[in-house]
Amino acid sequence: MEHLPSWLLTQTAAHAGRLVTERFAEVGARGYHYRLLETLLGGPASQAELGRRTGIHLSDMVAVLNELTADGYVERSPDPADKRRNVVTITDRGRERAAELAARAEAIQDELLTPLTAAERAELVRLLSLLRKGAAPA
Amino acid sequence: MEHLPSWLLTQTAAHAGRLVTERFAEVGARGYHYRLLETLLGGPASQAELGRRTGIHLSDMVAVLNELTADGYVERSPDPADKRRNVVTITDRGRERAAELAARAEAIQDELLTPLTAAERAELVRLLSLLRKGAAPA
DNA sequence: CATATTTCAGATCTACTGAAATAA
DNA sequence: CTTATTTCAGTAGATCTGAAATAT
Repeated sequence: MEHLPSWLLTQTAAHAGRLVTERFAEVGARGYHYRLLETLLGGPASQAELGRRTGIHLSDMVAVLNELTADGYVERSPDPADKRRNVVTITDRGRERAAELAARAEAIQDELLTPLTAAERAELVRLLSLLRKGAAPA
Repeated sequence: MEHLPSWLLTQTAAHAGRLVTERFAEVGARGYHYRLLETLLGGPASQAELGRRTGIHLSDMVAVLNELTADGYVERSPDPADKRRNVVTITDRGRERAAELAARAEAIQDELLTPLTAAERAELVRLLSLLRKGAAPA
């Protein structure tokens, strides 16, 4: 059992998820906020585009963006070029928030990866990335 | 973002979880069933002991054992030596079920680890095991 | 008395499903 | 007519919290 990859994955991910939820909750945020703000640093995007880039479901996107707009971290405005779309843009406050959350994310990684050397951390990232590609939809 | 270990972990674990849920649901089971039956092959145990070995919460243990007893895969009887305890024992049907689920679990690993070589799979298991030890409660 | 075990009722977070309204 | 986008309401699964009853 302890050597089953799927079990090890879900167990370590559960631990990682606990860390993320906990550390982000300390500043009133959650993982989705960081994912979205970080992605928006690359420029404005529609909600559908954000969903594709972050892996966040479109049905969840609405609620998360409601939270981020309520706190003034992003702005949502209709796209003149395509009236179905909203253009989501990060604000200055949002950039500060992104930096704050990025620092927390870094600290979380350190806490999570304590048992591994730098080389092992890099190898873990490489292997997980390979797995993710295999899981990607055609 | 794509290189954040915690993100990669939760993403790949979500994929692994989908596979497990899907493949086990095809025969009316779920991951908890496999974990418990496999553990019970090592001999009878109390629910608290099972919780420690499997990582399944004691509050969830009750419901899972209800399901497994209803299907005749395990038996639950009071421990004469300690009347707080139940002794949980796997049945013959349960052993068959364990074998069936183990075969499925193997197939799931193959599907999940397709992108990795045998050496990479072993290394992944090693690294995740190290992480898990770091996550262990003091 | 403090601790361990079983049980229940409820809550959380992530992720997903289904459907509607609108516009391309 | 078909597709894309946004939105909402609801579901599912794994995990955890809190509390009670019972026995050590």
